[in-house]
Amino acid sequence: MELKRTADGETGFEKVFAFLRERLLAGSLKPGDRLISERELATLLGVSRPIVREALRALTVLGIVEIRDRIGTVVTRPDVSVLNDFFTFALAQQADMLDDVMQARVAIECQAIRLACERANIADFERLQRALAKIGETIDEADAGGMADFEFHRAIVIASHSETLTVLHGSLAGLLTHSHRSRRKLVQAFPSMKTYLIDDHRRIFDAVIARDPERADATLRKHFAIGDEYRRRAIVGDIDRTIASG
Amino acid sequence: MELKRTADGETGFEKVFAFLRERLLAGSLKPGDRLISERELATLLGVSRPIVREALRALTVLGIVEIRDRIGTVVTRPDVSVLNDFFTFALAQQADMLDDVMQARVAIECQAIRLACERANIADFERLQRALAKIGETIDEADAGGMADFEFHRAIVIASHSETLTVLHGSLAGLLTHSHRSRRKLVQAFPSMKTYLIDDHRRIFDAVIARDPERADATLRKHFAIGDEYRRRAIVGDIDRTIASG
DNA sequence: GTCTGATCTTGGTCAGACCAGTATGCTAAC
DNA sequence: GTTAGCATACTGGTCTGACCAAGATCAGAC
Repeated sequence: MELKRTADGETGFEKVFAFLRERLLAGSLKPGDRLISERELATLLGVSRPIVREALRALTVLGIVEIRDRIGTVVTRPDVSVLNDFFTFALAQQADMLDDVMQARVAIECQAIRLACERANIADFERLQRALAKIGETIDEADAGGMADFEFHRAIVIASHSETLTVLHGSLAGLLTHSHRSRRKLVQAFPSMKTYLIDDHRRIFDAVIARDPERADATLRKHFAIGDEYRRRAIVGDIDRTIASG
Repeated sequence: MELKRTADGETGFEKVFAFLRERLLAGSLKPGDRLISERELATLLGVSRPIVREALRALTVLGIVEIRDRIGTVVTRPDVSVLNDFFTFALAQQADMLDDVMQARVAIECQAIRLACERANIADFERLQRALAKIGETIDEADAGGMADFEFHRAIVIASHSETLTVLHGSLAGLLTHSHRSRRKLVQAFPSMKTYLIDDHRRIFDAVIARDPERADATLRKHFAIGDEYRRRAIVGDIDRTIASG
């Protein structure tokens, strides 16, 4: 029928995507709403169904929309998985990004702990306490220990009651899980790290309980710094001597 | 020919996506590589071309791949725009997220300024200085002033030499541009804010020059806090009185 | 009033086709 | 031998019309 591009050089896909984007941003399409069928959308915008599907698929990977087989397409609440996907790919292609991601994680967590000091409620405190206890219990186990560590830090972020921080932390931390595990392997190799892990988390917990943002931030930051230092020395291979002399 | 799903209930799209994901994560597909043509991919995986296009489109919006008209599909370096898209949609559907996003931005920037104190080079200092000068020059203009403000903060993040932080900050700040602008409108309405804006940025700049992470972080954090306070008072509507009495 | 089955609708997919430029290589002119 | 030109194969961008399987719906049977 017509040319493949509209007058202004817009591609068919862009046309559909822009159409949906508009409604989504304007708010006329809200989470839970069901879109009109692919066929209707196609005839409405004067494009073919495969093109419509491309656009819907694009929104799907962005976590904006969910295509349900034989049901229809519905608008969803934005989901974290997008960020996970992105960082996963990004990390795979730039291995040197790992340290960078860690920096971002520290950023998020230090901000979160400040907010947590202001906003944490009883439930948050309890979650933190449970996580702290678990760190002590699993100090000798690599996997469970790493999990407990992760849970503690996650509990901090949750206590910030900031969804954006939680989402970001979730994506970033997901990439660093093996980092946690490798840290735990260090523990098994060098039992001297046990006190560092337990005491540090305890101090962080105390600062949050005291609702002291400055102290909490500083303590957490130091915690990360020491962890870095441990890993660095482990790489050099003289961790035992260094600790013994410290 | 066959059923629409493979034996394990995998959809055609997932099949193609998984295929490409594998190569991308494994590293056999690196940035700059050109994929085989859509037709070849289709016959190779036993699916139709529209399905292949869905998968490629999905990778496109994830910023992993770029489809070039009449050229082919090439692997690109992961791009920020994904995060931008995501946050834009996410924000649109959860307006209350704005404050949340601001918290995340503060997090990123405070971490960035710490790194900047360690890593900034002459070029970074010069960029900061230029931005600082521009803030002074454009103090009376709403749009240009907001831009200058943004440039200064961006210069801080760039000076951190952390791509991840830069990427995240870019996405978050993009959502907050109108926040900058509205702040500038406050300036026009209440000239008493001029000194706050100029002096604060100057102090931040000085701390970075001095390579003092703690001071830089604290100063920047205070800067944001004061900005928040201004906005809050502006909403209440008694900003003049408050400032006059302070 | 409830249950049941035919029918409509929806997403998932395919096959084959056309268009408009790009890339390439071969031919013909210099 | 070199190079300008052009035919051709290839690429993405798109359309059409079709089929399948299963959820949704509603009329009709009980």
